[in-house]
Amino acid sequence: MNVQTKRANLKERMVDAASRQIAEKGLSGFRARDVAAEVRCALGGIYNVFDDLDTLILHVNANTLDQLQEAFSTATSVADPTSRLKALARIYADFARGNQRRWDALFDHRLAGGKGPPDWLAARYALLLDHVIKPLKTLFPDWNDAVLHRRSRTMFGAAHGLVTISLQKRFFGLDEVQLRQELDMLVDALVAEPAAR
Amino acid sequence: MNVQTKRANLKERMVDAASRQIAEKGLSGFRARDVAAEVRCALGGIYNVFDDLDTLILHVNANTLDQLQEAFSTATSVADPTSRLKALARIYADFARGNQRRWDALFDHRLAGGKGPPDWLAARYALLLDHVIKPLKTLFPDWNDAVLHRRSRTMFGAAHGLVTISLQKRFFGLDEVQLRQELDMLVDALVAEPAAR
DNA sequence: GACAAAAATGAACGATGTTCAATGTGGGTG
DNA sequence: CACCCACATTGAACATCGTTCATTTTTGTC
Repeated sequence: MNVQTKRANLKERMVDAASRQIAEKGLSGFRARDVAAEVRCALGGIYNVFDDLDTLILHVNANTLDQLQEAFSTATSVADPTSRLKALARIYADFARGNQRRWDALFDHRLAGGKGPPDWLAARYALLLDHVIKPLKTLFPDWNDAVLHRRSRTMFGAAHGLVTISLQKRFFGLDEVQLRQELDMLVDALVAEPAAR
Repeated sequence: MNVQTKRANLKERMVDAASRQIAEKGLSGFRARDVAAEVRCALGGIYNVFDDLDTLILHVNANTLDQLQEAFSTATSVADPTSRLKALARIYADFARGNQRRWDALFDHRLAGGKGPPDWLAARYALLLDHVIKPLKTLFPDWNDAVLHRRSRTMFGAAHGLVTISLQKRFFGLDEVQLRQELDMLVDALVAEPAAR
């Protein structure tokens, strides 16, 4: 095994270990020393692969987003656009519930200096929107790209907010059954309101 | 000045200092030593007043929620229910933008062990919902409390999600003008969809 | 002024992310 | 095969946190 492969292997093992530990203990319980112990390298070894722990977490989030993206892809089998949008919302809620700590990490993790995620990760977030845009385009063929761009973010944001307040017990929310009903209602409402200036 | 007053005074000064520092540097840049320095007490003095830093942050968030609650109250002058809901959404977005770091702290702060906020703070979050419930009840007088309860959380959550993805540059969002337009659209859509099973 | 109770102090502790001089290693070369 | 050097790996050390607690200072009362 050459040195590039070993290096890549170590990187991959670190991301996997970090992902598992975030899933287990959450972002706040995530420790550099635990990752080093799990992949059996020295503490400093992490910094030969990643600039800092934040960068490692960014890679964990990239993996999580890839899985979410894959889950979204299963909705393409639903032909009716409105049903497709409801399916996406359901998938989103289920994924969040089934991978709660890693899903939390997607939105809890902040970079120092208030900077957003690097482009290679932001692109993965944006990729999720394509799944919303496609059925929207079918429903409203006369909408231009700017309107689709805007409305897809609105729909995603609204559903995201519903899921957020429901899953994080932080203040108030809805139980699982109500959440699904309200997500369906939300899609119906937004699809029935074609006003786009 | 008796000792109770002095103690209360110190507590208040600590919360104010913490609030100012969170507004300035965000939750992640918040340091116990900075608070102690600003109120001119020893580091350990904080722990004579609060169990830990988390408790101090909870009090900061309570203050922020009180201010948000007060801002919501100004919307009661709007008579038309739909316009009132739009005003509330606007106020929410403006407050979040105008007090971004303190608003972030409302939703970023997590207690150890995945516990939600204590009752005295959760009640303040719930108080915000009353402002949504009131115009909803005017619009749909036949809805019972359970439906109002559910739908108000849906509306709040949807608007909250829109504001969240737009203000936190984290992945994608809308600019200020589009955010307002989409919030109005969201209210119209949800008010026009009276289906409540 | 003396004394007990309460409050305030800040040095010390353990935990954490990060650094870097020291050590180990693998593959090319004579 | 022995040598060697570039590079990977190590883990002790460091700075910075939140938190604790023995000690000191202040306060209230007689």
